[in-house]
Amino acid sequence: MTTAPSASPDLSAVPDAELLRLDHQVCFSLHAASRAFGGYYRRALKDLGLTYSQYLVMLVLWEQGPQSVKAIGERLHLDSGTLSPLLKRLESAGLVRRERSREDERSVVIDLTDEGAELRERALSVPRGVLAATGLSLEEVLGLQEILGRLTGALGEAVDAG
Amino acid sequence: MTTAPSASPDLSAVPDAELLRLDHQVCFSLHAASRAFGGYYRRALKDLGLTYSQYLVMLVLWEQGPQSVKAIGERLHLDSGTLSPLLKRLESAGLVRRERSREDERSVVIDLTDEGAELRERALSVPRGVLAATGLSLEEVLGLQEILGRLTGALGEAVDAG
DNA sequence: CACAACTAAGTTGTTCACAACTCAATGGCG
DNA sequence: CGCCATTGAGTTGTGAACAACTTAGTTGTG
Repeated sequence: MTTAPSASPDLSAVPDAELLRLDHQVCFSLHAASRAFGGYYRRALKDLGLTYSQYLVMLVLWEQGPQSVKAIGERLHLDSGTLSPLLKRLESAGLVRRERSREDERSVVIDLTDEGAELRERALSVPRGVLAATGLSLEEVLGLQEILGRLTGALGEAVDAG
Repeated sequence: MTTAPSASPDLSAVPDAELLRLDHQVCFSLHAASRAFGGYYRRALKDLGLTYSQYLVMLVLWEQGPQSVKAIGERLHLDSGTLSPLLKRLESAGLVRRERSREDERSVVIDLTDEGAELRERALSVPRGVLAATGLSLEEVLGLQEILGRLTGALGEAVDAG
């Protein structure tokens, strides 16, 4: 399907125009996969009343318990500009509490309400459906994760260095 | 790092709670990788005056020439709700023209302006930097693309069937 | 031909991502 | 102690993604 043979990893030998086409495909694959994932979750999480991003935050809270906005942000690579309004929405939905920390008045600790904690039971059935829907084997999923992790790390470093 | 051994693809043997944790990791990997990609491009495309999504649309136009909003949408899996305002911004930037089709007055044909076509020359240098920044070999990139393609296809079908 | 079903693009409203910023609390350092 | 750089959260503004909807044009069928 792609024009390039799989033999040489020598990028410098590949002409610009070819790379532009390949770039298109890679960008697009990742972008599309990410959105397809989001689309699946949107449906699966609909009756839990959660968006995909809210689900990610809830996963962090279910696994790690009460923690600051900053800690959640580090875990998910999100900043306060994204998290603050999202957490407010989770608070309005009655799933989390937001409280100023006593030790450090700058930081806000996010904690699950009873309702938020109970929601985990209903969320337990979601991942099995998703993993089945991907059509990937467990090995492929783990392999994908490993590559994506390296990709994210390398790109992050490149941006920091740039 | 993950608890599961790589031997068995038998998902039904894995407990729910374990899957929830794995799900967290997979969701997160994909989400994070997609955003890391976006972050890199944001910088790389800054002096071209393009966003990541606008770049994807321009790639389609550079490769395939004038085409309808619908055709671009099919190529990028985007609907008119996303594309209409984006294309208006590209039009204001002087990169594309929007014209009602003569044959079918419902459809709008997007065409590059001279300025839009010339921008391709400046974009040619971008992908090499990105591919280098990923730290992946050409083989890994192609492999990743293949898996992501299958993933997107399978998830799309699951949503349609759902 | 007439009317219903469909299709393409655009609009509206919600949520998310992120840069750039404000504001208050903290921590150093002279 | 007093001042200032830093830090954590929040706000503002822009762009993107998408559901649900509108509007206008097209097609099929009786």
